[in-house]
Amino acid sequence: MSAKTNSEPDAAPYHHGDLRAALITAAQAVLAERGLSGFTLRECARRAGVSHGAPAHHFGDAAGLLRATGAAGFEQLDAHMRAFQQRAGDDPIERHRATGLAYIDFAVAYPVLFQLMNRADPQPQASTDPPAPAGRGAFLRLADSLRAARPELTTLPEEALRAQLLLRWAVVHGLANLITEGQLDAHRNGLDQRAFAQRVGAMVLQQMHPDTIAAVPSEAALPTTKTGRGKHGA
Amino acid sequence: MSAKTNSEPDAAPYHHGDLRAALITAAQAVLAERGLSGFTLRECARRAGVSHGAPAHHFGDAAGLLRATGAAGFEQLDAHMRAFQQRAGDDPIERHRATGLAYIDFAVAYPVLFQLMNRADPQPQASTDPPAPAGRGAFLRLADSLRAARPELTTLPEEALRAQLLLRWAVVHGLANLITEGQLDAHRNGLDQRAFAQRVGAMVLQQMHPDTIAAVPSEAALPTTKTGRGKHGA
DNA sequence: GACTTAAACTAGACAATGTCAAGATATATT
DNA sequence: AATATATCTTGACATTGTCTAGTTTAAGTC
Repeated sequence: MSAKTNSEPDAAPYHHGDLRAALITAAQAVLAERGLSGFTLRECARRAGVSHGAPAHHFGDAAGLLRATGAAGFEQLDAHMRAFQQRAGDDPIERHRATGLAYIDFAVAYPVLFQLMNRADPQPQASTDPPAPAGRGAFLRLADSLRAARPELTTLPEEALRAQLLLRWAVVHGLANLITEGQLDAHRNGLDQRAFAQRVGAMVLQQMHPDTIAAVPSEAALPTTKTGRGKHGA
Repeated sequence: MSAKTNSEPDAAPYHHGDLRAALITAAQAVLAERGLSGFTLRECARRAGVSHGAPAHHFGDAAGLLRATGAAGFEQLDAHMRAFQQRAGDDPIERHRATGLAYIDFAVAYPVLFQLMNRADPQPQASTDPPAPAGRGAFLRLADSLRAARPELTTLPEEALRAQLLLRWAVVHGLANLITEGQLDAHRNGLDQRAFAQRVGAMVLQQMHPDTIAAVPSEAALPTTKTGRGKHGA
């Protein structure tokens, strides 16, 4: 507490400078280390080197800090997707694939943060503000890449197109959740979880390709039985 | 509620009788009313009419009660899926559809519980117990119904079949999460959320039909089509 | 039936947490 | 320079989870 001058290296200035950002960083660290249930406002304050009452001025309450942390997470997710897209090159199909895989990879890399981002405690925001869908940015990026990869889809009726886009989102979102929830660990054979996720993701997304799907019931692969396949599957 | 053979009407018996079940019921109520962040062990004890220390004997700690509550939720989910299947009749395709829609409907009906069920705090279980995938039952039910609906799939190579099954699971899981997270509310037009979820679910699952998918890229090039052979899914 | 043992539950204590109110300190404005 | 304002500290309080010790009931055991 002997802060005489600002030139001292470990003299904590009364004003942090950018406490808001520091608290969000601390929050992400705490979440990663101790999980959502281990999150504590005071611990974040401690890591940022401020008193336990300081965060209130920036975020109101604990939920506020979590909200802001989640929002920051969505920006990181967007950057993650952009990076994957860039690395994928120019082929629009490859780019679309990479976009989905980026979504999954992010979830696996920051599971608790991802969990937090997708956690709309239905209670707090029941007021009159326009509901801002948090994942909208990720969805749009996914949607754009799909439109580029499969331009024929844009000729679909409005509703069908929306359904196709939503389907893609649901697949990667569902996979991301299933993996981070540890529900696929049974088939994971000593693989690094991140590599495992990419493997599973690629495999499942592969099944989405119309060629693959269409090939499934095709007669070519089947013996010569008539097997009236009149019934459309699913 | 107080079915005690004691002569005193409101004399709470020292031994609750079935405190374990009562606490789980209370926990589900608290979760539904106040959300996951509003969950409190003491509140559950209060609702069950016991002292705050009582739950410890049955569940160890708060996480234990939450675990047990989640496990109970999985049983309810299974019952939900069975009920939907039964109501769907004998057509295996309809049954498979109903199975997926049941998954989604359950999530919307009990959003916080569903959230809790799919929340593997990676911290607590890092020990030597065999990882029991909690959603395995639901997955199996989904998988069985798919195999019945599309027997051709069983001729696929092992890995492709697994990928197809996982794809289906990911879709309904992803949709269930997206809806309960409120990320689709933008397109929901004053609809009851449960009805909205069924609508969206049906629409998206429709897109999974191979005929639909296959038809997409070839639609323009179709020669004299032999009537639309209506593919309207109810 | 009396005695013993274990299970179920209560009661009190403790540290830790979130939030609030009041004060202290630095920055910005004029 | 003087004032206002944002930022941060400190102390307090109720609430929570968990621990320990004690109390009451049920289940065996002779």
